[in-house]
Amino acid sequence: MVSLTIAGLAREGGVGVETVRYYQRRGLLDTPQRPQGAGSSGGVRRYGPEDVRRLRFIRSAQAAGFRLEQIGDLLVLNATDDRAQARQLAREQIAALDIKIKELNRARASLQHLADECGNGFDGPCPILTAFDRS
Amino acid sequence: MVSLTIAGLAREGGVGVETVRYYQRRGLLDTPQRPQGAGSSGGVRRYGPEDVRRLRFIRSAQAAGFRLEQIGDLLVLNATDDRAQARQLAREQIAALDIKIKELNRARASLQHLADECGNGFDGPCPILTAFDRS
DNA sequence: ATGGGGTCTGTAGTATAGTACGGAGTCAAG
DNA sequence: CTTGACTCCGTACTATACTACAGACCCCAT
Repeated sequence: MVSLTIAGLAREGGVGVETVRYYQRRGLLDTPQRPQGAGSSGGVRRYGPEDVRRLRFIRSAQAAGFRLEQIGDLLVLNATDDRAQARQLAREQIAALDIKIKELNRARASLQHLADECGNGFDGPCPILTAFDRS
Repeated sequence: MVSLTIAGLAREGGVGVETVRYYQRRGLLDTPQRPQGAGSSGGVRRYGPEDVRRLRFIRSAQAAGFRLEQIGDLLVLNATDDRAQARQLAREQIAALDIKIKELNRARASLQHLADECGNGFDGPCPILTAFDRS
């Protein structure tokens, strides 16, 4: 698998072909030259391991809560070796994650409480509305 | 504040007027009758504490990761007192939250590692790409 | 009674991240 | 040398949750 077609790249990255094209349009993945010498418009583009790494990076960073625009920034920083900026972005994202994690934990506790309340005692109303009332 | 106009309701819920209208269109908040007896098309609608509670519930449930459609379901369940279903929804959402929280924690660890690596040693490349490679 | 601000209604636009599709071209196996 | 799968390209559509706006109407203070 020295060189992949777009479907192979997509498979390696665990995404669909259209998603790869979308990332190319967004400038997150590059779009190699079509090999010349075939028909009027050239042959099929080929992708290598570097493209696979890059695609996987995008997916991982996405899982870390980065938006595609931020991921574009990260890729630029990586290319330019601007580690101060990269650290800054990482720190900001960590702070954002901490907030989100805290929120989700609070929400989880609320829901757990709701489920418990709702499960105990078969009289009285199931307090769905009130479960969230103190907030 | 026995009765609020839509702007008051929005303020109490911490959202914009247009958001309230949007929730009404989605069927999450009701749209009271316009008082008759005024001009050709009636006066302005009035909202009470029940509407405020409901709006706040929507926001809280949203913070808990429910999508608006699910929130609609919750409101119906609440109205019909179907607590078995409500518990089921709550449990599903808790499971979803657990997964998401775990993901975010993993992402946070990755980022922390990246920031550390990037901060130590001023030689070698800042391993942004490789930081996410093992996944 | 009038002027400014809020309300009502319907429709349209935004942001994010895809997903789908038509029609032409290309590749590889049989 | 045909056939079927895949690629390319542009454009359009989807989902989610808003957000904005136009034009009419209404309400209240001055």
